[in-house]
This record gives sequence, structure tokens and C-alpha cells, in this order.
Amino acid sequence: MQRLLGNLKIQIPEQLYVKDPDSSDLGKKIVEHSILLIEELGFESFTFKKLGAAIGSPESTVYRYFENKHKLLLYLTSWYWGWLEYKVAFATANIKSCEKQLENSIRAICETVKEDTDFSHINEEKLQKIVISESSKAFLTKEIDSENKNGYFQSYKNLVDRLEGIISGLNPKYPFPKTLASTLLESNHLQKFFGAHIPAITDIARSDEDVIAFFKSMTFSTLNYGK
Amino acid sequence: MQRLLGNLKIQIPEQLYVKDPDSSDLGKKIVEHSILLIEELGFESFTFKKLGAAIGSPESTVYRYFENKHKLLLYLTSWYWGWLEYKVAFATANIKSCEKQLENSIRAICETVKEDTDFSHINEEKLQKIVISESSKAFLTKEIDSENKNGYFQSYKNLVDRLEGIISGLNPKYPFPKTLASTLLESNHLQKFFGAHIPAITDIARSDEDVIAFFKSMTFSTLNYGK
DNA sequence: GCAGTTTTGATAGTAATACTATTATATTTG
DNA sequence: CAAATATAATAGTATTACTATCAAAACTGC
Repeated sequence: MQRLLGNLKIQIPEQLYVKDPDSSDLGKKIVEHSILLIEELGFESFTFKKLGAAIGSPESTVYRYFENKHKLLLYLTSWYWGWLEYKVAFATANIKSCEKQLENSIRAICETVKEDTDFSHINEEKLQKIVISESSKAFLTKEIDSENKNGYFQSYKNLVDRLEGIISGLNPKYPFPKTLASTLLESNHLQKFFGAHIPAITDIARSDEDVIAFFKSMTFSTLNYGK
Repeated sequence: MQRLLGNLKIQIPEQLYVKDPDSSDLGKKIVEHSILLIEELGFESFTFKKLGAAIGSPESTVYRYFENKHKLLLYLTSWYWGWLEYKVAFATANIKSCEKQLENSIRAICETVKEDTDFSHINEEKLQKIVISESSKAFLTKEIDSENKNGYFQSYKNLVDRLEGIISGLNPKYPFPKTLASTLLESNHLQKFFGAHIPAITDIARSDEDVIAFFKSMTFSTLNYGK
């Protein structure tokens, strides 16, 4: 993947933060180290106190940017979905064949980020690991309905919308384009997680190629495209 | 579904409890009310103290049955997987056609439990709701590798194995039977959750028929069975 | 029916978490 | 340079997730 365009900023719903962390160096440091820490400790063991220690600030400072760690997780996952939508948009730009568009999208979704490509404060490789293991905790809560109403999942919806367009482009009569899109996104994470940690319940091994092969075959045959 | 045979007991890995809750009335009461409480409060807000209050015992009593609430969740989800495996086994018994076996399995997986069918201390309807919203939290942890090694996910593996057999019976050359099985199980939960709480990212509405139609079409076309 | 064992209840205590509040000190901006 | 704003330093609180202790109750073997 090409690196992020220098002057492109990924939009995050502003309900997710108290003060935009992108508006100050300290805010960026908070986001940067939250990714490192959550990836290292897991979301359950991650605390604002530890994050404060990591950046040399009291925890009260962190609270001035994020109301709580749940919203911070929503912020990080929203960033990831925004970034992935951008990746998908690039991977399908100027491509006429709907089939090829969908194939490229599947690749973009399933590709494991190898290294921190651009030189921002966001480590995409670690963020992707967080998204794989923790992102579903951001919506599997009792507060889901009010949070959804408040627009906390806008970035995810945008991405699903884009994928829906590509799927429907290939087969306009297919009745479940959104379901297929969200299944693709979520199952990709789950299968990667299973492959790494509960191998007995998956056939996916190391490389991305297994996951891509599975999802390509599933998607194209479901859409009645023998591929 | 027919009710659970009277003298059939669902096996749970004994590493998941300190003392078998099925071995005493108090233990059964703990399990019974944990289901009611987790369903009501969500797993995050559920505590052993509240559970103790619900059954009129101090929290220390709960700890004599379960090490912590994470293991209790693993116990409950294991019970559900065991129960579902049993449901699938019944739904496919004495059926010769592999196609019909798989169709019945998909139905068994996707069917929403309507009411507490058998008269045990387990409310399957509420347990299913818990499994939909909370079960992935049981494996999405930093301790996954050691817990998997310790056999905490045996019930899940058994169920995937059974489904794998059915899938491979229909198409022995299909290279991803386990992946397809676990995708089916997990995506069913996610799509039901999305349908109820984030409808913008799914085409699934109220009834089970949508989910069943989606998964049937996906599964049979992936296995090259135009159904 | 009693001694011994196991189970439960009652109560207390502890370190950590998830915050909120206050005040002082920098830093930025008009 | 004054005023506003951002950050640091520190303290405090209710709740959580346990662990420990001891006494009362209930079952078990003989």
C-alpha cells in the first residue's frame, strides 16, 4: 500500500473525544502510546493510569482527551475503519471490472499490515492487531443502542456502505450485500484470531493467502460468480 | 426442538469450575441466577457480589464454585455449545441426504430460542442472548493461548468438528470446512446482534428466516451446491 | 445419634480501578 | 503584558475483584 497522503486526515466522530487528540502534541502522544499499551497489555489490563505513566503525565490529563477507555477504543477502531475505507477506495479506483474491484477489496481487507508504513503517530501494524482482538468489545455492550444513535459507529457504516456498493455492482440482485460486507469484515478478524490462537477450529494457517482464498471463494460463489 | 432428555447431562471441562455447580442445589442456583443477571446487566456490570445478593449468599460462596467471572462465562458458553451440538446431532440423525443434514444444521444454529423449553435451572432463551452478546469476550483475551492449551474451549471444538463432518460429507474436497463451520457459528451471532442494534450494517431484519436464507445461500453455493 | 467432615454464612480486609476535584504552574494568545 | 487555556501534581471516593478467618449448619459414616 502507498502511504497515507500527507494532508489527508481521517475523520473521527467528534462525540468520541472530549478534546481532539489530533489538535495537540500531547493528544497525539496519548493516541500513540494507547496503541502500544493496549496491544501489549490487552484492553482489559490497559488503564489510563498506566497510559499516563507511559507518557509521563497524570491520568487526569488523559481524561481531558477521552472520557473513558471505552471511548478511546471507539476512537481507535473508528480510525482503523476510516483508514481501511481509504485503502479500499484506492484499491478500487480506476478499475472498471466489478469483479476485479471486489477482489482488490477483499485483498485490502484481509492483508496483514506488515510494518508501520506512514510516519504518523499511529502504528497501523499494532492498531490492526488491536482491531482483530478488541474491536468487537467496542460494540458488544449494553449501551449499544444509545451509542449507535449518537453516531459512534459512523466510520464502520461508511466502510460497509462502500463495500455494499462494490458487491451490488457485481450482482445488483443479491439480497444481502450489507450482511455479506459486515460478515467479511468481522469474519476476517475472527479467522485470523482463530488461526493464531485456536487452530483446531479453522483451516487458516499462517499466511494471508488462506484467508483471502476462503473469502474470495465464499464471496464470488455466493454472488453466483464462479471464480 | 424436543426437550433435553431427562438423564442427559451436558459435559463441561472441569478446569472451568472449582466445584461442579451441578453437584448441589446452591451450585445450580448460582448458574441459574448468573444467567438471569448477566442477561440483565451485561457481562461488564455483572459482579459476584450482585450474584451473591441475588441468591442470598455472600460473594465468597460464589467463589467456591467459580474462580472468577471469566471462568463462569466460559462455563456458560461451554454449556451452550454442548447443548447446540446435541441439537445439531438430533437434527441430523437418521437423515441420509448430506444436503438435508447441512440444511437442518444451519437451522439448528440460527434458530432463536423462543422459550425455556426444558425445566432445568438453565434458561436457554436468556443463555442464547448471552452467547450472542458476550461469548466472544470469553476467547478474545490475552490469556487465550494458555487457556486453549488447558482445554477451556473443548466444547466449541467438538461442535466445530461435528459441523466439519457434515460439510465434508457434502463436499469432501472443499478445503475450508472448519473455517466455514466457525464462520457460520460466529457470524450468526454477529448478524443477529447487528440486526437488533446496528441495522445499518446488515440486511437482516426481525425473523430468523433472513439469517437462515443468507447462510444457506452462502454455504451451499460455496460448496458448489446450487441451492 | 454422635463424631467428624464438608459446606455455607457472616464479616473483614486489601490492592487496584475508574473515576472526580482542587490548586498550582506553565504555555499560548490577543 | 494580561488573560485565558492547558497541563502537572496531588488527593480523594466508591466500586471491584478478590482473599482470609471463623463460626454455624448440614450431611456422612459408623
